[in-house]
Amino acid sequence: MMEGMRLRFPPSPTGKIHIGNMRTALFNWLWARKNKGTLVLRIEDTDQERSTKEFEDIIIQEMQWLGLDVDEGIGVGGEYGPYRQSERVDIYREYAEKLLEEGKAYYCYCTPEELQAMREEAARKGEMPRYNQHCRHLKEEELEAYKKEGRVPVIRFKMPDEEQEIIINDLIRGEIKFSTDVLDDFIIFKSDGMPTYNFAVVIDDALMKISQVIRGEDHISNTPKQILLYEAFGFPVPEFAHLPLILDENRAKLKKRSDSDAVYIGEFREKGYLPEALFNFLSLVGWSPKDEREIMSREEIISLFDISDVNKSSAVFDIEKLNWMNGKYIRDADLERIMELSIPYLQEAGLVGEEISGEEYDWLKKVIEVARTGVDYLSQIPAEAEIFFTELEFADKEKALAEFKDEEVELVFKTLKEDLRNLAEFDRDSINNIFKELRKKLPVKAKKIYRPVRLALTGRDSGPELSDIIYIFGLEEVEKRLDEALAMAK
RNA sequence: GCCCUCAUCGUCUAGUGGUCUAGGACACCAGGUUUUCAUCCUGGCGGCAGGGGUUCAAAUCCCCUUGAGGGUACCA
Repeated sequence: MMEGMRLRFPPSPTGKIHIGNMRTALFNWLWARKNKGTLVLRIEDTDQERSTKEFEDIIIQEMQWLGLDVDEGIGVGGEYGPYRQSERVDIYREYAEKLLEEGKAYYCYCTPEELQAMREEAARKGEMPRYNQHCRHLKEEELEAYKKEGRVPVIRFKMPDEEQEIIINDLIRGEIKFSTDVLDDFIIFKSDGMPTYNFAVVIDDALMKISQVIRGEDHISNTPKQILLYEAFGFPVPEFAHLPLILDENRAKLKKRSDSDAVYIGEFREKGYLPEALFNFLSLVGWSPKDEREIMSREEIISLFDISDVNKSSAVFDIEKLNWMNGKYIRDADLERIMELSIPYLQEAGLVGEEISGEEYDWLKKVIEVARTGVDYLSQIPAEAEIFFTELEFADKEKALAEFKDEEVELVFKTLKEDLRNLAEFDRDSINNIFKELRKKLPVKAKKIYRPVRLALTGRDSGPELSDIIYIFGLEEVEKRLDEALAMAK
């Protein structure tokens, strides 16, 4: 087995995976791919209250959707399993025992209520809330007394007696120093028999031979505790890289606040964002290539990416820019693919049936080709394409009527129909030419040509280019609508 | 409160002591694409948080202030 770089993404299945998590996964993935290393997916489900299998499945599904394949771990297997923390409890217990035996940890019988009281007192005194080590030096009979009371203990890790400086050498931030004075004897095993995060993460990363830990900035303050644990076991300490956080528009940690703001990956997928667009966008939050490229393929990003180039400061999630980028990807993508992805939205809107004939498919292709230029994401396609599917409906009938009553309109419509009928080739360019000619040969202002025609055909005063609309509707439908408009005016 | 992190246009960012009257992108504004919205093209608006140092020279280094964020759990 080669001694390559080993990275991991260890989400906790306590909620749907969102933008922030996924960006962490992405950066781990990028760095693993860049270095031909191994990416491990581990599930941290030690919070029995909130962890569910459903959320775990969502994580896997969304990672696949974004194209972040995993080399080892959940869904893949590997020689360092199991990869679900709830299945590793025996391992954690074994290591906790070791600490207990070596006098580096101890049982604590304090109840949550007692702890809460301690914290409140500390707050009142203006001190940092630290565990007062009440159970650290318990005598045998005191221990027995607690046991008899039926108290279930937790296990705490002993902080060194002497003040000690802990230095993190962060790949992104450089040196970060902590004093053990601000740490307390933290819990490594909960009374429910599960290890705490700080304990399990160290055991797993060490046993799974993780060489680099790339995670969110919110973990910086956990790191000194973890380093102490590594040292207590004599494990080699991995390198750390703490990513800047992704903030919402109010500069607070990104999270779901209302139905309207999308933060979960699934929401973006359902709205019709393209995975490669989200991938590209996410790679650019907190990182950028040396040159001024923005639209980049996966391969380009991998080759340009370097963890040490990652920004230190947190970034606001800019949905406007994502929208622009996604729209660009939609316009540049293969049309057939955009069609396949768009059809479900059209079906859901009731615009297209379950069965699509070959003829309908060809027609749909034209419609989507036109509609895609106006959208940020695919679920907007039905609204954009609606005019091609439904009966004519006026957004403002009075306004349209006034427009049709104009004396020049009849001439315009008549000439247009005639020219269209005489067309040798009914295609966009030819149709466009007709309008050019129309403007030359008719004593009418351009506005008086385009507006009434648009209104007569679509009932709206904005939409795709007229030549596209006429091309898609076809001669018969165009004539019909023009005639109807004229009839209305009479 | 205490600990930690961060600080360039509204937003994402380039910038690692002189080439910076600070570059790009999104958004916004204007013009163009024989003229609708959009797309596309061109141009414009707009920023080094403040104060002290260090230096011939500072967006870049140091200190302070301020601001923002994270942590301070038998959550991860």
